[in-house]
Amino acid sequence: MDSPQSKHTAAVSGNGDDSGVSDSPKAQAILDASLALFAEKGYDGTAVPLIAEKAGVGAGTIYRYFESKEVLVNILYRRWRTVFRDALLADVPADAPPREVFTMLWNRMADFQREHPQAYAFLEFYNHTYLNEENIALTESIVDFLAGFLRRGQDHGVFRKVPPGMLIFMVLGAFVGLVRAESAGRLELTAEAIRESEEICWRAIT
Amino acid sequence: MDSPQSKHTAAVSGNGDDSGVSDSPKAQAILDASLALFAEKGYDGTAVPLIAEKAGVGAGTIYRYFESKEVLVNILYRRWRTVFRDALLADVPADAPPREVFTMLWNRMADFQREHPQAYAFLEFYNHTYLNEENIALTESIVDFLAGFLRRGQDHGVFRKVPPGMLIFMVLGAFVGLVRAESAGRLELTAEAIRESEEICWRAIT
Amino acid sequence: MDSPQSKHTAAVSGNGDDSGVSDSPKAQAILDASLALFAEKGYDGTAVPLIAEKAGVGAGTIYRYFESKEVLVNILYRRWRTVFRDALLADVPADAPPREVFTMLWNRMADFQREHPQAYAFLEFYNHTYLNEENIALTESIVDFLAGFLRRGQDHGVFRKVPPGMLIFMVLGAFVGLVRAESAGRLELTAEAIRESEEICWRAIT
Amino acid sequence: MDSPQSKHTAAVSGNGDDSGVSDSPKAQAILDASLALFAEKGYDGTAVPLIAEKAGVGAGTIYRYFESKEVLVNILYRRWRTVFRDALLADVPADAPPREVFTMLWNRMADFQREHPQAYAFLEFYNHTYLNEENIALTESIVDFLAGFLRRGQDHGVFRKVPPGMLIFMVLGAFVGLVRAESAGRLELTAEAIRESEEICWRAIT
DNA sequence: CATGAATGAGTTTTCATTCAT
DNA sequence: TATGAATGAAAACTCATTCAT
Repeated sequence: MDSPQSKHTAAVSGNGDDSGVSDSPKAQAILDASLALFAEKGYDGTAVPLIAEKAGVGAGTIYRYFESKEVLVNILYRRWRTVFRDALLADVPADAPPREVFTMLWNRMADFQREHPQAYAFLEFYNHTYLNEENIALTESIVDFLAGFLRRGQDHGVFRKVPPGMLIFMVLGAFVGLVRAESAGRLELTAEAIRESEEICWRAIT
Repeated sequence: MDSPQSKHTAAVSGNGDDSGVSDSPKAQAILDASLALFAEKGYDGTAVPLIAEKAGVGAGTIYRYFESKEVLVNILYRRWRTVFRDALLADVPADAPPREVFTMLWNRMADFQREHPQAYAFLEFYNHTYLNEENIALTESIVDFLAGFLRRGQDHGVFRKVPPGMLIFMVLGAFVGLVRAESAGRLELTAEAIRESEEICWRAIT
Repeated sequence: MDSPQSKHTAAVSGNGDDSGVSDSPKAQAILDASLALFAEKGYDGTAVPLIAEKAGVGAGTIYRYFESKEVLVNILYRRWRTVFRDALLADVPADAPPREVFTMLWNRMADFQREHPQAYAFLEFYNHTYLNEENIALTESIVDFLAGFLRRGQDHGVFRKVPPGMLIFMVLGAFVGLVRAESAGRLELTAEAIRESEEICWRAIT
Repeated sequence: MDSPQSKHTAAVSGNGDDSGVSDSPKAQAILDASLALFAEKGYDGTAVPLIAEKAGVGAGTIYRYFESKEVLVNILYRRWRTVFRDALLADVPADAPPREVFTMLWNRMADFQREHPQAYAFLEFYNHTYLNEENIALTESIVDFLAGFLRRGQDHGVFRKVPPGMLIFMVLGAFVGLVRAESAGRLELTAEAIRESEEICWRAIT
C-alpha cells in the first residue's frame, strides 16, 4: 500500500541499486509493517514481534532479511528518503523561473505526503537518533540541492538574502506544520489549501 | 538550570495549582533529568534508572513522586507546555497592532527556545503518543488563543483569509525548522536571524 | 580430507555395518563439516545452519541424513571413535613383547592425531555429554582392550601393579597434554618428540 | 560449598584484588551456580536462566553483577585459575630438592581437585574458547613458573633434557586422565592412588 | 522518606527443525 | 532427493516497577 516504487531519476546523485536489500515479498511486508508502526509509535516504541505480526511473518524471519532492528530502520529510512528525494528533485528544470520551480517543489512535497502519509510521518515527525552516516549524508544532500537552487535565486535577486538554510528549513518546517495541523483536525489539506500555503511560503522567502 | 518557575500570569486559562506534584527538590531533580533525557533520546528511548542516575536519586524515589513513567512524562509535558504557554501568551495586549503582537509572540517563542532549548526540543521534536486528555486540551488551548488573535486580524484585513490553523501551524512549524536548521549546523540563531525570520513569517501570513 | 575410511579390522568387537547412515557424498560432507566445527567450537557452540554452509548443502539436507543434531554428533563420534579404535588396536600382535606393543600403540595414537587432528580434538578435547549408550560402550571397549594388555603385562611383571585404568588414563591423558602443548605453542610434535614422549611414558608405567 | 577462599600467597605475580567483582552473597551464588553448571554442561550448554534458577536469583539479577555471560565466565575462570595457581604454587621452596617439590606440587594439585572437583572440571575438561587476554596470560604464567622449576632441575641433571613444556603438559594431562578415570569408574582417587600416580609421574620425567 | 538491589515480564536476537517447492 | 526460506521456542539481555531495609 505504501511502498517505494523506485522511479529513479537522476536529479540527485543516487546509488543506483538498493544496496543489498532483498526485494522479496516478505522483506517488503516487513518494511511496510515497520513503516506503519514507526510512523505511529516511533522506533523505540515499536517491538520487533509487533512488526512481525503486522507483516504476517515469524519474528525470526525479520532477522533473515535485516541484521538488526537498527539496520532495518536505516534501510527503511534510506529507501523512503531516497524516494522522497527523487520525488522532490528529479528533473528539476535548471533554467525554469524560480517561481515555477518553487511551485513544482511544493506540489511534489504535497504529493509525496498525500501518497505516502506514513512515510512522511516517519521521515519528518521523529528525531532519528539511529541514522548511520550514509543516511545523514543522504538527508544533507537534499538540503544541499535546495540550497543551490536558493542561492542561484538569491543571485538573481529573487530570494531574500539570508542564509539559504534558513529559508529551506523554514519552508520544510512550515509544511510539516501543515501536516500536523491536519492531524490535529485544524485543517484539511485540500488542493486549495496546498495552493494557498504555497503562495504563503513563496511570499515568505521572496 | 532549566526548570519552570511557574511565573503564572493570567493570559490563558490556567490550572492554579500544580495538581498534586510535590515541589520538593527531588521531584524537581527528577523532572530536570527527565527533560534532558527525553529531549535527547525520546520517551521510549530513555530508561527510568537512567533518569534516576542523572537526577542523583534512587530509582525507587522516582515512584514516590510519580506513579509511573507515563504519569511522569505527562506531568513534565504539562509543566513545560504551561510555561511555554505563559511565556508566549501572558499579557498579550488585546488592542495592540497585529504587527507588534506578532513580533512579540515571535520573540517570546525565540526567547523560550533560547532559554529552555531542552524543553523546546522535548515539546516540539517528538510525537507525544502518551499525552492524556488534559495535556491535549492544554496544547489545543494555545492554538485556540492564537486562532483568536489571527481571526481578529483577519477581520481587520491584516492577515490572509485562510483557516487560522493553517497560519498558526505553518509559523510554528517554520520556527521548529529554524531550530532544526541550527541543530543541523546550517544556521546560527542570532538576534539578527530571529529578526529576519520574524519578518519572513510576517510577510508569509499577511 | 579428514574422513574415516572404515578400514575395519577385527581387533575389537565391531558393529560390522555403519548403522543406517548413508555413505552418500552429502552425508560425508555434513560429517566432515561437523567434525571441523565441533573440534573448533564444541557441540553446543556450533549452529546447524553453519554446518550446512560449510558442508555446501542446504540446512534441510542435514535432516534427510540425520534425525537431529544429537543423532548427528553421536554418529560422528561413533565413526571417529571406531576409526580411532581400529587405528589403535587392529592386529595388535598378542604375543609380542610389551615394549614393542606399547611403542606400536603410542605411534599409532600419534599417527592418528597427526593424520586427523580435528578428529582427535573432537574426541579428546571435550566432555561428550550427549553420548548414547552405544558410544559409551564403544569408548569403554577401547579401555577394556588396553586393560587386558596391561593386565597381561602386569602378570609378567612388566607393568606396575596398579589398577590398569590408572596407567591407561594417565598415558592417554599425557598424550592429550602433548597435543595441548603443541596448541599452546610450547612444543612441536616432531618424530623425535613422539619418540621421547613414548620413552617417558614407558618409564612411567613400568 | 565450592568457592575460592582467596588464601593469597605471593608465590606468583598476583593481582591483589579481585578486580571489580562484587563479593555480595548474590554474586557468589551466581558464580557458584555457574561453576556447577559449566563444569557439568559446558559454557555453551548452560542457559543463563538455568544459572539464575540454581543460584536462587532472578534472571535479571545476573546482569546486575556481570555485564554478560562471557564476562561472567571469564571472571569465574580468573577466580578459579587464580585459586588453582595459588594453591599449586604458593611458597614453593626455591631451594628444596626437586623430588620434594614435585611431590608437593602433585599433592597440591590432587588436594585442589579433591576440594574443588567442579572447579577442576571447569578448568580442565573444556576448551575455553571465550578466554580474554588476561586469562590466557594468567594460564600461561602457571606454565611459565613450572617451566622454570623444570629447567633448573634439568640444569642439575635431575629431569630429562626435553622441552620443559613436554614434561609439564604430560604431567598435567596425566592428572586430568586420572580424574577422568575416576569419573569413568575405573579408579578411586584414594590417597594411595595419589601416591602411586605421583611416583609414576616422577619416574616419567626423570 | 529514600533507597537501590532485585525481579520477571518484555525486549532483541538466535537456532534447531520443518516444509513447500 | 535437495533445498533454503520460514519459523517459534528459547536464548541473551533490558527495564519499569517493587520492596526490604
